[in-house]
Amino acid sequence: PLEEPGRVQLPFPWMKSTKAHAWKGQWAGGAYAAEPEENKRTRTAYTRAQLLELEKEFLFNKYISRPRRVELAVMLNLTERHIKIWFQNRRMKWKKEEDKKRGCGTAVAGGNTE
Amino acid sequence: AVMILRSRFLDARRKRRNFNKQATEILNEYFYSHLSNPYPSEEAKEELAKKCGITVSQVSNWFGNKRIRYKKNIGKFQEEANIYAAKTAVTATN
DNA sequence: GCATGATAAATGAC
DNA sequence: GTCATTTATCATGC
Repeated sequence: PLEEPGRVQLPFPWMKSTKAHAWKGQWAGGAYAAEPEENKRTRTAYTRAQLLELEKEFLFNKYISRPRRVELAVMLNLTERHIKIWFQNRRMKWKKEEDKKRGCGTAVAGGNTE
Repeated sequence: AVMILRSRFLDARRKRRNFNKQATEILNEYFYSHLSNPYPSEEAKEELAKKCGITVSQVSNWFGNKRIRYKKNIGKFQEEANIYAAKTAVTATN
């Protein structure tokens, strides 16, 4: 008769950190051990100058070529990976903005007559 | 000359207003009744958005924030979890 | 003073 | 490549 009536919610898989760093003992019987400060995901803080150049480039090209990416990486003192990811995220943001602009004038959902 | 600092300064971006209590109720109800997998489908998000009077993006934001904050400190949400667990338990018995 | 919603790097599935 | 998501961080509410 030791079962909790209120029931502690089980540690479901999604509650685990996606990076193998945060949890150690997994969930064996409900107890878990948190690994301290192992490694936190680092978030690069782009400088204003870097963002300005990236935005400027994005105005020309939504997609950046490999050679240009190398060039930009050197100029801005960033890695190619940084720039690649920045453009990916920027395209997603751009798309969201476009969708928002579109949805205004034309027919909203409800879908027909088209 | 200092104005260019803070890229996010006068942007109309982070204008946040808290959701009304009813919307929060609905979102929490869904969250805690799907605690094993709190990832609403696109359709579910649209339905929640409609019921809450917010956008689908806002629903996504809410679940994203909720998941990360919940798992970062499960204990803090224990009380809240019990409240909503009891609430949904009523309908489950039928 | 933290709770909370929004934004933006970073990750991973596909 | 897209894209939903995770995560850190930001700005605000109260």
